[in-house]
Amino acid sequence: MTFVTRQPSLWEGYEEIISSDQYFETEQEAQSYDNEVRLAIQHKLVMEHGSCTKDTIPAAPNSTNGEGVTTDPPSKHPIDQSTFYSRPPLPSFRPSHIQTSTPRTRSTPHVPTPSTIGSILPAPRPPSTSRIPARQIDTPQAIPSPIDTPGSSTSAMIGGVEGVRGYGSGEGEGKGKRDDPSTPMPLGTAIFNKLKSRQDFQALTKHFDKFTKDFSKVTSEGKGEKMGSKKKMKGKIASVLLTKEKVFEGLRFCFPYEVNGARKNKTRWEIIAQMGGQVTIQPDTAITHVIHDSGRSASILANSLGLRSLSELPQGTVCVKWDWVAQCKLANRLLDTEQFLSFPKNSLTRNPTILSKAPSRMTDISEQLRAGQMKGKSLSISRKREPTASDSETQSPIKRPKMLLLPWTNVSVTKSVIVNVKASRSNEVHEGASNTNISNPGSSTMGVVQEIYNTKNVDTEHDLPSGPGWEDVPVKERDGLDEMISGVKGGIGVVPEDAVPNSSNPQEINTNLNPNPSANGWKCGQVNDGNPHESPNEWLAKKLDEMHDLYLGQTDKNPFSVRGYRRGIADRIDEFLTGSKGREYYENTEKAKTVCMFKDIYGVGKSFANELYRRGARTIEDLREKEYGLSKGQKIGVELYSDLISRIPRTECKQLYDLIRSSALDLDPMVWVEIMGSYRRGGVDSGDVDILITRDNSDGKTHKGLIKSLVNDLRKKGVITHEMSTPSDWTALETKWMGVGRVPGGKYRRIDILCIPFDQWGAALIYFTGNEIFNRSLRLYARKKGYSLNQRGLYIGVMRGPDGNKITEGEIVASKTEEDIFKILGIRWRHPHQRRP
DNA sequence: TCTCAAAATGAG
DNA sequence: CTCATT
DNA sequence: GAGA
Ligand SMILES: Cc1cn([C@H]2C[C@H](O)[C@@H](COP(=O)(O)OP(=O)(O)OP(=O)(O)O)O2)c(=O)[nH]c1=O
Ligand SMILES: [Mg+2]
Repeated sequence: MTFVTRQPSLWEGYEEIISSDQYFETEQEAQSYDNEVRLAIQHKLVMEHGSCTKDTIPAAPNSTNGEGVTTDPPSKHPIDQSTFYSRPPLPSFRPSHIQTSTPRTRSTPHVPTPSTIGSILPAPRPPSTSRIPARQIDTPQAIPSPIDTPGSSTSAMIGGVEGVRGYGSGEGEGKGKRDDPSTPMPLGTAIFNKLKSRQDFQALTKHFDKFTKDFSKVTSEGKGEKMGSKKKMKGKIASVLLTKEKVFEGLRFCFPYEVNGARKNKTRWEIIAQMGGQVTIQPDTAITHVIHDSGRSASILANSLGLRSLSELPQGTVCVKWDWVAQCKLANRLLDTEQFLSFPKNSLTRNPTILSKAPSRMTDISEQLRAGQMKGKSLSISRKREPTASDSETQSPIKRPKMLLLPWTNVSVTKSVIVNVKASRSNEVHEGASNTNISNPGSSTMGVVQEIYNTKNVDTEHDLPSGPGWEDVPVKERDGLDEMISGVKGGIGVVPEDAVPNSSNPQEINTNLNPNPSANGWKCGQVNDGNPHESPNEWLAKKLDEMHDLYLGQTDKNPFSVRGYRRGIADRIDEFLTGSKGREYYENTEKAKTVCMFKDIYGVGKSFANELYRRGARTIEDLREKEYGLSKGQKIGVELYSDLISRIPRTECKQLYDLIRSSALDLDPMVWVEIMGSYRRGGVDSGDVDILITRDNSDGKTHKGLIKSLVNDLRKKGVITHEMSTPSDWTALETKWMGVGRVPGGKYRRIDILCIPFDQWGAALIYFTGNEIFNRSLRLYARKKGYSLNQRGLYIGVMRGPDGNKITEGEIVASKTEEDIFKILGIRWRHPHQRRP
């Protein structure tokens, strides 16, 4: 006899799960997990260009917060997640607690019998080191060089050799003699030789040699066309070579010595070579460009080039940021370097002077001054201001204001700023009545077919505040879980240092989510300065947000090149204090704003946003009127821009959900349909509607093909209006549909529908519930334990290659229920509302 | 000084 | 493959 | 950019 379960009602029962001691991580685990959360957050923030967008561009007409997001409730502290993840063990905790407070623990979400788990996975914590072979076997450092004469070829001549165009005139840093690229003379050999002795430098040359060898091989092979299917990488390079113009033909790029430079720059070498440029790691008399992403002063740069000063470079040599190359590649033509100079000529704030340490400093400067006046551009030194004195890193009268602010510019400040940015997008709320637990599939002991939904989930909407004043809405009541958690917390004595004393809701304490902005000070305000006024910080935060834009707005590929995010912030504080009137600042901000706005278009990312700007687009209207080569989805994004940019009130999410669910149930009464994402986490509003669909397959039937009919039905009803991305296989068990729909007559809303095999319900719940940070944290945590977690399940034995490709599938150890997965990971199950670190 | 940073899908 | 997105 |  088989039980096919209808979608179980969400309701109480997670008390039981959470009550079991085994769901509580040890302190070590907690701390470890906490670390993952922090890492993920940091990483996310670095990468998240979008964090700036809402803050810097004017709110959309229908945006709920016209006054800018930074004034929104800063709902949490940087450490809030740590406090509920890093709770110490709970020795005093007894299930009896729950029993008394919540007597109805008997039934629900059936915790699956551990037997299955145990058989598959004997130890909850397998020794990852022994079971998982080393990954990343192919890091550059590990590649044995085929060439055993390090230093024999520190420069490579790749690509056609033409006359150097336009170089040798008064542009750029260099003042030295320029030679034909075919006969370059090494520069600065004395110091350079010193570098050569260093181990890592040898590694660099080694890999540079390998690179040159590989590449020349590729080019010759590539001419022959038809790559063997084996060498994809090389095939790609070759094909690019054949198709792309040689934008950099005749140019010669020098990559200054860097720590770990080989690994960092390998792909860059390849790119330049692909574009017809030459690459060298030793400056010589033929180089035309030095790739130098700002960060080090000119003197240090010179040093790493083995020069006493940059003026020794060939005349006209330009120090450019990598972004220039990236943009050239994107545009497939040479762009003006002016916006990409390593040492912007007009910067009032940087201190790019070729400085000090070199004895010939004065002459250097005057020389460069002259050179700069000749052409009036491309000079890296800040010659518009007093070059000698004020630009010293150590002392500068201009920087006095900065000193005042410096107490804020430490980690705490940046973090608090970051958190503010984050908090501004996170307006989920805790509901007192938490009935959003979704049961597990296959828990046939639940036998009873429960009524589709009890209304408690809906009831909570009444508690959901609708506007900015939501902090005034008292959370109605604490349920058993709240009581238990806060009790545990109090009993253990873990009171988060940022707990909000005046919070009326104990749950807030235990989650550290403080819905009351006035009670929620900035981290830096609390820790650093004892300055209770948050307005300066707020103001600073805004400014820094804008600058964060500017900083990340460029298409620098490597997301981890946070290079001096901190430093960057400090500098930019300085920048906007001292040089906010500067033309460059304005221009950059203007560009960043526009780019951010474009990036808000669905389907437009930072790459295309930059490209649009480059092509001259400045407003959304531009995109509507002229042709910019938008893709299908992007056109929808432009068309519905104002609707899609706004958030969806919870009630409307529910309406859409109900429409979708009823349509689905009409097609098959046994399907499970659940609304996920920020809604499940209790958000007051959502950016989109995330729907998860599956079906109990115990009777041999599945939801295969349902998505097609569902979409069709909904389209007929006028609920679904646009499709952006459709399943690769409509008949698969696992399908993802993304598009746009609306409550008929209402605004257009983004809708994601994910169908999944029944036995992946748990993993999919975790994935689709999020939030993003939570997922990444959990996945990182899993990875550190030797597992791999994805939307399908928790795996062990997954091996990945150097590029992150999966080499081994591994074996699945859990996927059916959330609890399975949390349990194996040794982490307690968390209520969706708690999954928003 | 080296290593790691989540993991996946779909469009083009 | 890159880009955008979840 | 933080930790081994
Ligand atoms: C964006 C993103 C989402 N997810 C998961 C977690 C999310 O909760 C879930 C749905 O994604 P989203 O709908 O993008 O995010 P959300 O629902 O949490 O928030 P909102 O819609 O209000 O903006 O997908 C990831 O795993 N990685 C990601 O990068
Ligand atoms: Mg969502």
